Amino acid sequence: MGRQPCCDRVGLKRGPWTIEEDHKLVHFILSNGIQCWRTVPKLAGLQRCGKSCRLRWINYLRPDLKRGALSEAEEDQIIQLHARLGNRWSKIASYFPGRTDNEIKNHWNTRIKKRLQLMGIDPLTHQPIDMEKYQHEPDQTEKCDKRNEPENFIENTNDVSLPNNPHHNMLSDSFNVDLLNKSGNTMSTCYSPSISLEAEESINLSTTTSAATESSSNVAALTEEQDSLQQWMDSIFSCAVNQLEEDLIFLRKYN
DNA sequence: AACACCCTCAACCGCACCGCC
DNA sequence: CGGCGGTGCGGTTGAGGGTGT
Repeated sequence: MGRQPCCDRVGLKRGPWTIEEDHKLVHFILSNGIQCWRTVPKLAGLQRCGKSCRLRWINYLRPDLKRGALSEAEEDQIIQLHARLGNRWSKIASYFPGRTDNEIKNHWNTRIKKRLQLMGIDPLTHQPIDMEKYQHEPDQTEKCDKRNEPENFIENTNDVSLPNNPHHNMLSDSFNVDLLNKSGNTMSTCYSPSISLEAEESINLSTTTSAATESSSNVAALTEEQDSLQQWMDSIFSCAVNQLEEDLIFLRKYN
């Protein structure tokens, strides 16, 4: 007995989006903002369900999306974050402005996973593969439970650096500010996770570790992470003005 | 040229979470 | 407090392009 479907599927279009549909959706969102995804397709004149519209916007149409392949440095950072966070793709994606959780998830499944396996590292545990066992259980990298709990990965916290990308979330945050100002409505929080949450998590992870061991090295690590966090936040503010200008140019172009 | 196979990634599905009533 | 609706998230699928034979 599952939930009701998100929408009445009768008469709704599925599959790849056309340019015309894209245009309708972009134009509607830039003009009106997003109050409720369910109402978006009706108001925008689309034969799609709200969920589909949301996904299309988030994964493809958002103006702050970064196109192109992920760099090796980004891959390395994904690996580090995955070691700490597990399959929490949206969380990982929040460290990469302009990248979507779907993009990172796909990249992980199609490339990084294979790369790690070639290196003899289990993509799930990030530990060296026990080759004999691995041969008997070739699917073990697939046994990734839904809603992986971060506790399984915290032991690797010391291997992971803090988010060092100065653009962290800034692009989407500033974009949302524009839309909020324009529409006066609340945008979905999906692509604008709060900075304080990220900071809090980073500190909490360290705090958990230091509470467990009460070692002076962890206290030092905590201080170091907090310093890094401060630098990272400073750099966000320094970039914000430039991004706001870019967003403004984009909005003028579509209006 | 034709076919098979592989790879990528956009899109979908279903569940979990959260806020509201 | 429980039901419900809206949304977010992670897993999975399948179309389409690329490559090998």
